[in-house]
Amino acid sequence: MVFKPIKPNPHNLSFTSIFHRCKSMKEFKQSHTQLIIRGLTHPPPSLRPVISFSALNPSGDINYALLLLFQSSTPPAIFLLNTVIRGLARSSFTDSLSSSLLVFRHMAELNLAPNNFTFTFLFQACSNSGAFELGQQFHSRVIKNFFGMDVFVSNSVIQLYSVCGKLDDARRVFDESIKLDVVSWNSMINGYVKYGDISEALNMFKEMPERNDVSWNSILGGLVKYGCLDDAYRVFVEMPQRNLVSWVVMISGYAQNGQPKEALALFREMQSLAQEPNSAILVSVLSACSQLGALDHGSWVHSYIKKKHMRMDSILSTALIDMYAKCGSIELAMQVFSSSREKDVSAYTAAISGLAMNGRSNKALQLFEQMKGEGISPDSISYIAVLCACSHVGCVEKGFEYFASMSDVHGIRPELDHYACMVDLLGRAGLLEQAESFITSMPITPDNVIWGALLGACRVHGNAEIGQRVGNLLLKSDQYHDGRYILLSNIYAESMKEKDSEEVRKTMRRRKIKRVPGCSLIEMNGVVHEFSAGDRSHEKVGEIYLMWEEIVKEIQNCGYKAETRAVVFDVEEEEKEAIIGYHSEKLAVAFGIIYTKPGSTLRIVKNIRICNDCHSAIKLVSKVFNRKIVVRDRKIFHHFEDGFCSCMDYW
DNA sequence: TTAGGGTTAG
Repeated sequence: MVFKPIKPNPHNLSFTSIFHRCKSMKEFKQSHTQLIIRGLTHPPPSLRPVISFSALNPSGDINYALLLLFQSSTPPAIFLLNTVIRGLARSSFTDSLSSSLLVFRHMAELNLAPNNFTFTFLFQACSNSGAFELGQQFHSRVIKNFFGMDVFVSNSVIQLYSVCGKLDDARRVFDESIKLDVVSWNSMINGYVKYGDISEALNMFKEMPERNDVSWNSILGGLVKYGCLDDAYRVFVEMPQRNLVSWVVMISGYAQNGQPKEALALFREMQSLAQEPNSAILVSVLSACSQLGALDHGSWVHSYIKKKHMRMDSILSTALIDMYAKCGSIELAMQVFSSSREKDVSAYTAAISGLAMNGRSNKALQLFEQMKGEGISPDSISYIAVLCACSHVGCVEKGFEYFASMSDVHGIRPELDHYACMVDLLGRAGLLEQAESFITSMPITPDNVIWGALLGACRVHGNAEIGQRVGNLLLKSDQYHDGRYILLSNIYAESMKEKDSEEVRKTMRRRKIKRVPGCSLIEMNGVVHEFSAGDRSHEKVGEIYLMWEEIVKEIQNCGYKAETRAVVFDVEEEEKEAIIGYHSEKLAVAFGIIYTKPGSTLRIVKNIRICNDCHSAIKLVSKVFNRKIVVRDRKIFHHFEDGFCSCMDYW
């Protein structure tokens, strides 16, 4: 190992200033080593900046700070001990609270009395670990020592009690405080927002003597959290000034509430105001791109990150992996995954589910094993991803092994979503009776999603008997869900029970249930084009329809025959063909074939699942026109190439 | 010194 020598010191710089010049932990450790080599072990003035940097800097190392603190030959000052507790409180290190307690006890061993700073940081450490009772003990010490007079201390107590959901306790401290400031008010408001009392939060917001950016952002965050996006936007517009956090809250609010187009529009507005986005904003923009399947926008964000040399933390790389995977570019997703240095359980999960939804479930299962091999424990979400992968490749036995290992090996209790994956696994494999008895023997009450998974499987395997039982159950318990009616009606239609099929449609009409119209998106040169079935609103409508008719002629020569069983039974055969013949994905394919270079890949995003007819038509289009066509439906990707689909006709 | 923001599944 070669150490960089400390440069000659023409200006007689102290060691302290040498440490100040270091830019990274590596440089720090090198300079520190030099000190030890020169026999100048731990002179207190130079120890201080190393510990502070290691404890507080985002690229520091809190464990190194602890090591230096406890190995110090000269007793550290109270300031330094406080700094380390402060660093521990803000770190995400799992043992940070117990380490804070060690430092606190070390203080007593050194006969140093804790001060108001010490307690502020200790309360912060308790807040971050949700350690309400420990915090209460410190609170009694604070009251005895009159540290509660300090507004920083009382604010950190209010913060602790509100994040733990003890709003009455927090309010008591707030009401009894001699001095309140804007931070005290904000902590109370955040507590109310966090635990769902938005009206009390709004009351306090109105009563506040002064408001800064944080108070506005808290209210904005509260409205977004409870899905009141329109109210939130009104606040966003009215705010006296918006900072970066306001933009993050609003853009992420749209992205998380299924309004990705609004998220992108707001991001464009932000750019037009020459505001530089930070990593949190880009994460939300990437999530919006994922939802829209907007690869062009998403890759632009990726190049922006590279151009600005932004730090690739695990959240940002997870968002990138997810974006590429959900835009059907699984190769690029895996490139980001391989090159990212910080691979945590979320990055793995994004990659695993990305592989599974892109028809590479065996790879997904391998990656899950690799993750465990790296010593990263799977969490509840990664189990959903791996169970889905099992389901796509029909690995029933393996799926049950994983399901058992959740609680046996990792102590994770399976939730409804995991049971739904298991029902899907059995159902897809055609084991419908087993799936039904699995549901009835579940230790928790099955919900509509679980019965829905079984109904979907009955459709795939054409089982009208179980389908009828489950479908009628769902039509009672999930009356407003359009998909249940359509599935059941199609199950009947496909097993030639035309009367029953029509009866379901009638019930649907009687109950005034509107069917969510299918639509397909295709992005071209940064513009998203949207089509619905039989849509005539696109400006190039004439060309598009002509092209599809041409395409049909071509693929008919290769054996294409329109499949019309699963459509409304009260229309004539010809009309059925007309309805199904211009499904939104077909129009998007025709548009793509006209306006893209021969041989280039078409990427289409659909809001509902693809139907049998479109699936077989697009398979042939990929062969006849020599195009890769990627269709993302509600659940998975279909990579069509040379007459085949990555889903192996199983979806 | 104390308060507000981001990802993965279904």
